[in-house]
Amino acid sequence: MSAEKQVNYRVAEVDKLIHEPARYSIMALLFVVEQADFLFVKNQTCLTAGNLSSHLSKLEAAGYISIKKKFVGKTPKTFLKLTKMGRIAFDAYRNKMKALFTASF
Amino acid sequence: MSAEKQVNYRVAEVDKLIHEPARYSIMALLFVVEQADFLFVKNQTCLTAGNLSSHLSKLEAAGYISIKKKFVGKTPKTFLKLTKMGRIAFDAYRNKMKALFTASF
DNA sequence: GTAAAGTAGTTTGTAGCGCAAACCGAAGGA
DNA sequence: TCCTTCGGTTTGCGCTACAAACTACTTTAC
Repeated sequence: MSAEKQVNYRVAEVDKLIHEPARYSIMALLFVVEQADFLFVKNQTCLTAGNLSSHLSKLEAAGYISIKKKFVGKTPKTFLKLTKMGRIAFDAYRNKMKALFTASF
Repeated sequence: MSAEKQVNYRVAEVDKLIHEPARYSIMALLFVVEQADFLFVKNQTCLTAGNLSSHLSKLEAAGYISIKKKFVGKTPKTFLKLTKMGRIAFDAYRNKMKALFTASF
């Protein structure tokens, strides 16, 4: 019993915050573009503004992204970028998933 | 705008039923062993009985697994196996994830 | 000037989920 | 006979994802 235990336990170790597809999309985008504003991310990910807003709050709370609000002319703009921690976490997640899905089993 | 749209939209297309790590573990297990009973799956996945039970119900409702209850001697036993639909769905999920995570971006 | 229509998001409400604790019926001892 | 174990299922709770409704402006139309 103990010898055969936990064959697939590694799947359970994934970072659930990044595992959520919507959030993965956001982080993947920020991973490659380095910086982006709210509307760009909204368009790229096809998320609604409300949905995006709440996901961003969670990512920020986790320390994975930084949110900076500035005025461009007279309109407010929200700039997003991955933190160092966010980059590391995203990289780790990708590596884990890659290992998981390229393995024969 | 329309040319740059939806770079990462494919992530959102994943089968959420399989995307849940607990359920992925269950399906991965059934994918390789062909048939298993409740306790074996419980031990392998380290899920609690209650948790496993509810995930199995969902997988069954989706038509991904079949649940057969038999008596072995005098004690009831629950046998699980992937349906054809389940195998197809699992395979598709794995292929999608593999493509997603082996791609450079 | 002021009403209506954007713009750029945030907050609220709701349905559904994952999880473990509590529960249940049958079987096997003490 | 009671009670403990076995093999699960049901219940209850906290959290989540999502969209609708809302806020706080700015711009356009009249």
